Amino acid sequence: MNYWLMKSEPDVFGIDHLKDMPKQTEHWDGVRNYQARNMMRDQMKKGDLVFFYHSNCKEPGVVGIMEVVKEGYPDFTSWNPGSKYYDPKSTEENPRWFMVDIKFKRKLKRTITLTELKQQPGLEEMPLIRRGNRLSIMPVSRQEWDIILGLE
DNA sequence: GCCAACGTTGGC
DNA sequence: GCCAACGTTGGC
Repeated sequence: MNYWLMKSEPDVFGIDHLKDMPKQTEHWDGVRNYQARNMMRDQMKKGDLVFFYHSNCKEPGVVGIMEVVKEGYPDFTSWNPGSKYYDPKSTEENPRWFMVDIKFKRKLKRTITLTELKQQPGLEEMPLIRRGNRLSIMPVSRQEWDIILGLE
């Protein structure tokens, strides 16, 4: 089993949105970055656990845990001209973008803030805390996962 | 709201 | 195939 971290802006789609979805499940659409796409398409497996990270907000940090419930499949918003994620270069015959389905598991008791993560030994290698890194989906090692959960 | 860092686009 | 210009991300 693998561990991951996915970023989302809480004003757009936060952990409470996910929690309130039918079956507490939603497709993770709108990712338009090739590195992140490749991870969803090729590497994320059913049962993998994922940290939900709130970005671009007052208190950026890890807020909860979710689970991959459906493995990579084409992001249909990419071929819907009415969607803000529309990409004319992506078609049903030759999809360019992929997504996974994720299910809410639980919220952390509190937000583990980016500030704390930066100060925590053992997390130095995470792309998350490197300045200027914009990757919205990233792998988390077992050790990193345990360190972060240990801060809860 | 600012702006640094980065990815993508497109002219040549 | 290079690289400048541009758009986006995301912390602060």
